[in-house]
Amino acid sequence: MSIEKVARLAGVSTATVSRVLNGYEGVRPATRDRVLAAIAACQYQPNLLARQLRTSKSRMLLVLVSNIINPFCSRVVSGIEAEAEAHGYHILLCNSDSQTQRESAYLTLLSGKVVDGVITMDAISNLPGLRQMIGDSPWVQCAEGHADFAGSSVTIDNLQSAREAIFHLAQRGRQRIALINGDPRYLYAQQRELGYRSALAELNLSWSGVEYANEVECEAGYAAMERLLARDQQPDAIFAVSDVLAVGAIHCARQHQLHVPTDIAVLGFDGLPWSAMLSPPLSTLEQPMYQLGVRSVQLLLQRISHPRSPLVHEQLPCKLVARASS
Amino acid sequence: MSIEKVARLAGVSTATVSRVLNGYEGVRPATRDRVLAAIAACQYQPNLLARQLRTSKSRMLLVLVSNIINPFCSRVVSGIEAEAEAHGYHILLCNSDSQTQRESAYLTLLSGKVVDGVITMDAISNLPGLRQMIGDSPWVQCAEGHADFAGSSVTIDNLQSAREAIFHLAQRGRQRIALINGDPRYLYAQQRELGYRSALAELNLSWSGVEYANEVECEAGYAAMERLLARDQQPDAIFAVSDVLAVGAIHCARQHQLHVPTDIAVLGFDGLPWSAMLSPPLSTLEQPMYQLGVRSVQLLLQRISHPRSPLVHEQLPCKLVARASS
DNA sequence: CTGTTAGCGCCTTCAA
DNA sequence: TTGAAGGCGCTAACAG
Repeated sequence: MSIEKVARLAGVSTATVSRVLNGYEGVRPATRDRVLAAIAACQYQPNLLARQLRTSKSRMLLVLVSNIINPFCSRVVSGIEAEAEAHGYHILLCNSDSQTQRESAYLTLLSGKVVDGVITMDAISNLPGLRQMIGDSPWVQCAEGHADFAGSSVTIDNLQSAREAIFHLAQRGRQRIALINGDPRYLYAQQRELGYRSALAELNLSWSGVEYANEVECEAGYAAMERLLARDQQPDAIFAVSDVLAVGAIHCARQHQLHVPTDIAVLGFDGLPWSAMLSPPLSTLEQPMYQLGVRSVQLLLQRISHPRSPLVHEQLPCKLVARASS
Repeated sequence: MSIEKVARLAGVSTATVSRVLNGYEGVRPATRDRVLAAIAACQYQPNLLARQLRTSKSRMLLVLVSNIINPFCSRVVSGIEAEAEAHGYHILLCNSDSQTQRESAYLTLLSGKVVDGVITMDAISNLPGLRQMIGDSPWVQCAEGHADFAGSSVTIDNLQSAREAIFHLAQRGRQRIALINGDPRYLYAQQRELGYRSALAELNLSWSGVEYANEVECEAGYAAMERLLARDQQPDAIFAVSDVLAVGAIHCARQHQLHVPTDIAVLGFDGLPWSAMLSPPLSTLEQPMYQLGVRSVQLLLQRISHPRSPLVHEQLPCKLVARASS
């Protein structure tokens, strides 16, 4: 069961067993074989907790995601998991919903040495709080970064992407472009709204309309659309900050006998695979979701192995994919 | 930094600090306050690894999910995470893709005492291998269980649900009902196909057609549909084992100038929220995804606290939701 | 090439 | 009510 038992069985010291276990060079083949045999004989499994305590390295990463149900998040997490595993790291997942209380419960794992670093996808508004709890442990903020805060970050250019979206819609003759936004505690929401407004201004479009979805589910997109359509002047185009919200918006339009894109154009965000297969196929801003996760892990591991290495703030490119919905 | 430092600072022994930390009764209030003050003074954070090693309890659960990108999985995981957290447990997530190699890497965490138990959503074909690696550690198989194997399980009645699906389509006059199935290594796929075939037989429908999607993404559903439509006799109804696959199938039908449901009916599985908002709204078999996760955790914690408690094999109900696509 | 020894930081009897 | 001491299982000097 323990390394000592193996040592006794093989007639060597625990140090030698440990050496074999960790693949050290200087062990005579014969001894090595005896140890290996003993290990097999008693089906020994090293106690990883003890090893981690001793080496003060756990090879585990904490991932605080706002909501794993959001397909955007699950794809990012998929990238995180794959890259982490490729480097021999495991991940602990927390559905934080950006609630400080849940987060702090998980972050004790950081201070408690259970994880070597943390990747967060939290609302920017929480960052000061996070900062305090995380201290200067290795930390990467994913998809919500900001150069002003003290961790590395991997993001996209939300402002510019939103501007592109609006220009696209305007080019197609849309005059009253509405925004279905996410929770404004998030920087991505703030930045996309900023981009939306700056583009409208630049285009001399005076009509504007913003509604916030209270969660990233299609029902919330539907509800936001209802509110937009209830206005005196209805929009003739919708920019939704997520494909999921766009689905709800389109459905709502249809319920109101509005044809997409004839009566109202819809543009989504994220570029989920099924957006191409909707009816009509959804125009969208494609984000490198998987890659956001991959890169986050790379930056984090960098900081873990070299704690004094400089912080990095990286932006990955987005791509507007125009389809039939706009 | 360590408990010893706190003890020195407070002028007590480490034992007393430990008692305060763990909320023991018999500590004189005055002493307690001094300890608390010392803890605050040096911003002491207990080393959880050391505690876990000492108590041999980690309050962490391993979750092996086939693919977190599958919305079905992410919703189950969401239930798992919520229920685990409610009981003070954390979860380690592994995207196993049912690959034994990846799984075994994660399962060393079980034998290595890093996690107290494991929830798997793996293909049944892997179960013997898993069994071997898991031994008799606490284990719950979620959404893929089987009474013949040695862990508890929480599932749905796949066979009966598939039969319901077929009866529904037949009742609406469909004669050539095809199945777009998932990876046949999975029991759910096997059972749904069994249900499909048994219902066809019972209904005296001689036409049958099964295609397998190589992953749970809409592109795979599209490809499977292509193959079905290339047959001599085209189906007039599709039963897809996931809403995601159904989206691809519908899109493919449309590309072939087939109208849904007039020319071809489509029935999905899972009951993802956006299925109701597709065009046409998708008929589907709704599974209690979140609840599957919740229940899995409950059964697992039961086994963790009472390792000798009996194994449980539970089935949660599904519901056919008929919409415009069928 | 191998063994001895000393902790990693914590909890938990056992005494006092 | 508190302290002393031992050990969870492992690794890493330091000797030999």
